[in-house]
Amino acid sequence: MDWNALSELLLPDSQKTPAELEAQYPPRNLPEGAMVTRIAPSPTGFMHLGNLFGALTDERLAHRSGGVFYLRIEDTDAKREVAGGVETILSTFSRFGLAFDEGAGIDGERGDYGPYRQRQRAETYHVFAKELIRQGRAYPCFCTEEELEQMRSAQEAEKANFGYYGSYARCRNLTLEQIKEKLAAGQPYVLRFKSNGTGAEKIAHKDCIKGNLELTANDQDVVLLKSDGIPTYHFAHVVDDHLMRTTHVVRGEEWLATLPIHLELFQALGWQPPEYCHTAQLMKMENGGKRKLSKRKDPELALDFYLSEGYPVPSVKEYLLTLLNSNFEEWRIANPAAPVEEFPFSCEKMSVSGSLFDLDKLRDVSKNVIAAMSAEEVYSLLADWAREYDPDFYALLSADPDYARAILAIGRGGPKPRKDIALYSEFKPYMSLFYEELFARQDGFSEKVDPADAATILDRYTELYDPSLENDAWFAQVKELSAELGFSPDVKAYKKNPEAFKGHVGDVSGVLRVAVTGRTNSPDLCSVMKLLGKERVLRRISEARATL
RNA sequence: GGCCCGUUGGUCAAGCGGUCAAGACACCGCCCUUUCACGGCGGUAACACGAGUUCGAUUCUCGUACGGGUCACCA
Repeated sequence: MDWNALSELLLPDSQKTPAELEAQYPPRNLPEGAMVTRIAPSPTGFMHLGNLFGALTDERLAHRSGGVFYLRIEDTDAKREVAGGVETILSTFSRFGLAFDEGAGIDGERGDYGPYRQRQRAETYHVFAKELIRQGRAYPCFCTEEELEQMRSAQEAEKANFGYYGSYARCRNLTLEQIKEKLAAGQPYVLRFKSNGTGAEKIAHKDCIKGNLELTANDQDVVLLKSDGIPTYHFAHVVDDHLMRTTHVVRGEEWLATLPIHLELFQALGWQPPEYCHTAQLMKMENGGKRKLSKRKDPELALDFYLSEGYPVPSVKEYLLTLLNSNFEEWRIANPAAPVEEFPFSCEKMSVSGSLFDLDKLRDVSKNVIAAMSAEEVYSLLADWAREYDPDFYALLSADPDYARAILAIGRGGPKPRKDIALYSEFKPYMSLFYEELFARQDGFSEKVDPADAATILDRYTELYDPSLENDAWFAQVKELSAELGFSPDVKAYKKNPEAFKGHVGDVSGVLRVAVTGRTNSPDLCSVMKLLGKERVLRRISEARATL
């Protein structure tokens, strides 16, 4: 076989040499140990947790080491591409606060290693495809879909491994004449890699996360260029990550199975492969068993879900970090206020087995995140969220920002901040008692207090009510009222001798609480009353009084 | 089916030949407390199984079981 002639026959327009490309993409000038990572999603219009999971790893690895984190768009499959898919990728990463140093963008791109969209790199792939043909390591395959299917059935019957390899790789042995004939007849073809493997060799490989691996070497003649001349993932990955000088490839462990292909391709091209970091899959619990999170069945896989439900971005990131690095939580407890950038992220601390995504745990993380924010921060983030996902609520919030901020300030900022809200969407029910538009009585008076006593409490309080009182004085007054009406001002005294009282001060304040807030549970009642103001407090008390 | 990876409490997980087998979430109890939340204290609960190596295995090796991944002109 005259491989040179074949290469010219197949790719006559590709005239650049590999050396020219090497010169065009020189090694990066970075300090020792700097990692170059990338996130390379397909523009399918759907961004999921796995994308973020990997991206966070890439970003931390690169930026902790003084390296480069870039975005490459893997748009080699036109069938899966969705209009606006790239914009979705960009906007999602930007909303989750991932900053790329270089790569694809909406208006052009940044960086010297582009283009960063694979379809724009067709010529580049062709240069190396041509080189592989010249070396006798790639050949055209004219097998049709039907033929491949037949072959698969035959393999199944013979209990042989599936695939295009060894003696099953029939187009391997086509002569130049045969190839010319088929081309002349207009038969479509793909370009296949010619593997040297026999399916028996074992190779040792060290993965940054999984550690030492023993793999079976590749023996598959995988497709390099599809019939439209666009490369498959395998070929594009090898060429791009080499040329773009990626040092660490972070990807899901579903790629582990094809790693031998990539390794053989790197070898055939004479390149040093990057370090690989294969991350464990995110799983979900379903009737007693774990399974991979599924796009179709699990809404929580889509990143939009977190945004629309109102999970703060830092909450999602912190939680992902706890899954990503087993010592993150420990570090967070020791450094409650430190920015996540200071966390010493490392591959060694990454889990090797799939973890369940636990929404309960996310909620807990999120409560802590929100509890640590100032009222001003909460207001601004909450307003941003509401503007997009709950416009009516946004109208209320923005009509009087100071009022909203004051509500949010209750129980916030001290050494023991309230920790009862995990999502932006939970603020509305929490704050509803402060807005007439949202206010609705949820709970009735406690049965522990006789309705007649409740009525008396409300009547007397209406007379005593002094809006100017601060918390201590306010509560002292409630205690006095308790004593006056036969309720113990001291809970302990009541518990010692319950027979001596109608109840205790907690019961009295409970009556006031239900009257004013419409609930048995509420934030600090004195603060609530101050914010509601005299008129509304009295009105609510009299409304409640009327129900007795 | 072939190949590969994995398996510590309900969940996330420390552990890296000798530990009473950490911690966090959830759950339960108690305390604090004018409600709730917070906080404090305590509790229930785990090394998949079987062989081996070893004075000694959660830790090493091999099987078994179970779970997962993958075998496209998709990534």
